[in-house]
Amino acid sequence: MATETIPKTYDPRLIEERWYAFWLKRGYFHAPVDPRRDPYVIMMPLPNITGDLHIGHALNNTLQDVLIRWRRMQGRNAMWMPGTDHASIGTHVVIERELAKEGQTRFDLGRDRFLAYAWDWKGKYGGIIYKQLKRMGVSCDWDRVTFTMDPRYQDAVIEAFLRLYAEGYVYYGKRMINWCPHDLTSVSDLEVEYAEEASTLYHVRYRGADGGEGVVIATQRPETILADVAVAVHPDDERYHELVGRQVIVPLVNRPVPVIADRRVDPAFGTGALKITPGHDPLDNEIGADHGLPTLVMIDERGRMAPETGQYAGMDRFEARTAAAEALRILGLIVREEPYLTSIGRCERCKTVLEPYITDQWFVRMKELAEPAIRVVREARVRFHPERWTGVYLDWMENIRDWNISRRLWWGHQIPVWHCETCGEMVAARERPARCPNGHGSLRQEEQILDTWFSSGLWPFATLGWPKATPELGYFYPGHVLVTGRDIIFLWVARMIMFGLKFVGDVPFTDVHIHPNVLNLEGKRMSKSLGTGLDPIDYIESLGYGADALRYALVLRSSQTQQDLRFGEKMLDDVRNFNNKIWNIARFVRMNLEGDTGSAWVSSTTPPAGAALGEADSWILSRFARTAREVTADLEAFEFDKAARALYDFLWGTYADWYVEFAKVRLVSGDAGAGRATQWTLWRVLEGTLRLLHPIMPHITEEVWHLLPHDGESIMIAPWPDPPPGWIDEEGERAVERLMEVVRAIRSLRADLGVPAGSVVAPRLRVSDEARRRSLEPMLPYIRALARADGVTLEGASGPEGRAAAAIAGGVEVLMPVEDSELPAVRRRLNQELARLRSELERVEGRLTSGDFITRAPAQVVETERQRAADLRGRAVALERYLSALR
RNA sequence: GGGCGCUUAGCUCAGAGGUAGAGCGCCUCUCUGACGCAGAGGAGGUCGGAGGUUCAAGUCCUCCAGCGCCCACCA
Repeated sequence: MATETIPKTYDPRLIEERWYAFWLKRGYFHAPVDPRRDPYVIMMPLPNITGDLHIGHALNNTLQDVLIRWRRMQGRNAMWMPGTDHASIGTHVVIERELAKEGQTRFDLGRDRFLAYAWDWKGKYGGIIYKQLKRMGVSCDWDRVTFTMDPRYQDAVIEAFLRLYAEGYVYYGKRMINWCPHDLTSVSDLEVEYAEEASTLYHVRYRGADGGEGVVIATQRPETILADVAVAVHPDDERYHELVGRQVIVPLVNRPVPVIADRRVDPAFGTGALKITPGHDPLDNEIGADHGLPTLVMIDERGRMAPETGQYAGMDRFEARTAAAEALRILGLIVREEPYLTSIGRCERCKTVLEPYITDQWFVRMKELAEPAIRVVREARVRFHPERWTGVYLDWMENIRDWNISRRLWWGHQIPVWHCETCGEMVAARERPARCPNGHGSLRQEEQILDTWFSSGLWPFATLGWPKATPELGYFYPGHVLVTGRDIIFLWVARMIMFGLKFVGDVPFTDVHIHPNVLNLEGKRMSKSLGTGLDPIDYIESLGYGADALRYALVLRSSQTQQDLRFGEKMLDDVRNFNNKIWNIARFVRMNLEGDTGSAWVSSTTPPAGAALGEADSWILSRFARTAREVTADLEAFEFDKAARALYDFLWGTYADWYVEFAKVRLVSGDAGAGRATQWTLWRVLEGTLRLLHPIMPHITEEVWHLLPHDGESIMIAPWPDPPPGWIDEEGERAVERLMEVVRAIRSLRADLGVPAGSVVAPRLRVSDEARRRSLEPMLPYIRALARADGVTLEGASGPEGRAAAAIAGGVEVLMPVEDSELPAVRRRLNQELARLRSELERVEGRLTSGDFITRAPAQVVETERQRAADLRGRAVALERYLSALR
């Protein structure tokens, strides 16, 4: 195939999907149980069935794919478990919104029909995200894809509940929880979104039952006054000593209630008197319980005022608030009203203001479960990256509270407990028991379902067949890395660790990588519907950047220091250009390999017979070896951005900008040995770099790899580069770096002198050091070509001064002959340079003459400073010499 | 009320004790046979502020400010 048939510009659209289909067909993604091989396991943070792939998923899954592809290339049996979460509340919200369009609620359908509807919906839309993930190029094991309501998974969830129940971790009872009056379910503390919101603080007088002045309380919820059962003050609050133990009259309902003393009241807040409403406030609920007060409930599950509230009955709680305030105002009981900022909790899903509400709920006792999960992190058997998340995890775990696991929803895992309709006794069982412990036969199953996170907490082992002792469980558990965002450390990560230890007796993974959240350039959450960003697929398909570009752009910016990653389309332009660079490097290499792509090259770490490696070849091999080491170390440390940057700099800044240019010189030199060595080195280094790049950009690397000589059928299963230590040659690297400095110096002088790019110059290179001069000699052809300096000459220290523009680079004096007309400009430049040198010299000498520096700084540092001073002095002397020669 | 993160070139970010970096953007030049989605050469920063430690501080410590996030039952 002739090179001309390969387009000059890389177009990802032509190749990405083709390669994905190829990998799938070859079965590379599937990791079978194979005890002879070392497994490497990642459990995908399961997306919700309701979700579209957003940019956060794109980053999350790219990072996992990078790890999986890298380890796979290292020879590990890499298994990445994909799946989706049934997401009870999320799915309810979506489906009920659909039903609402037809004027229906889930209650119109009833449980069975609703579930049928939901399954149907899941069948239609639940798989979209898989398609999108595939378009990203991810290499998860699709043969193992799991849904958290698959029959096998359901069994695991029920089993987990039954075990916890049997061991006394589960308890049931009326508790005050966060209730969503819209979704009609409880939500856990972690699912509450708090925000400061404007409210009004009403100061309300409660008159004394004895006709006295009573007390003034402060509240922002006057509608709950109807359910007040006491007024509390701090026991040490002298203002109210007299009142404690007496009675005051609750306004609106004219109910006498006691004034009690309790330390939990803050005397500094408001008036220092707190109305106690155990039915509608968590703190009041506690205080009420401790003081043996009754609990009155005046707001129902839909947030409406209860029938016993008289004129307020049926009102919405916010309407009632206004009405109650107005009534109090008319009664003259409002002493003061002030605007007030307060923290309001809303339902994470539907944004409704949550209501503290008392219902029958199921809880899991957490303290005991948390202990081992704290220990494994303390002992670094599970490590967080970046490390700072360790503290966040431990703080939460050490103050863990019982987990409300029940939800009054239908889509999910129904709690396997059976209530006796006759005596109320409960039985936990997988199947409906025939009789209750007291022998009654009429049992009904608990209606509530489990919190979604209860089931996803089992993900690392329920997906492997637990509770059965399957070969998968034995082989793939414990897994290795969990990659996720910080928002689900408590909701999910912590619970997986606790459940893994509890049910399988080992940690689910050894490393947790917490990556940044993706925001747009304005620092806002990226959301297509809010108009603050696009979906990954838009960037990939409609804008045509391709999956590789999106992956690389995200990886390049996912540093461990930042908590957020600001993403904009501009970043994709950068990577598109990089892709194009890779593409054209490959075109160049391939063109120069034509006719000599024998398989003898493939996989070799030594050049073919007859090839004579030159300075440039050794140099690039050395740089490549370093890059390979660095990339490997970066991936081991979860420093993905550094790996991406190292590859970008190496391939573009080193290989393309310099080595390719050196190679051109050697390829046309007519020296067969040099040509052959150059061909091999061009290929060897590019092929190796492609492999290093493959985990981040799988498609383009596969495509380009196939354009070059290669061993095997896919780069995906090629070995991870591990260059021989002998490739690293520090002295050789330094020699080429010096050459590069000379080239840059000549280019810079040319530009200063305004020499047209097309014309050739004849700089004199003066090198006093004999050995250095000899080492530079064979590299003159590179200088001729790279600096357009055909007339370049090399001379010893004794060369004449002459009228020249000059610079010192890499230990070489570069002298460019100039015309008389250019003298003023040259003089100006030399004087500028001299001034810079002198001021730097002054600084260095200042340091060297300070006694403290000499005596306290390490000898090595002092020595390098001395050398620097000598070097600067030498340069200054040389510049003065050039200047005087210009006169 | 506690805690965490960030603040470095116009923009997005690296750098974590010894001479301030990259990409994009900007300026100048280049139709050199891989690439103009390119090449070459430049300009541009007293590293948020104030103290301190040190021979030496973007880099370590303290305080402050701004931005962002998390936790907590302040009515």
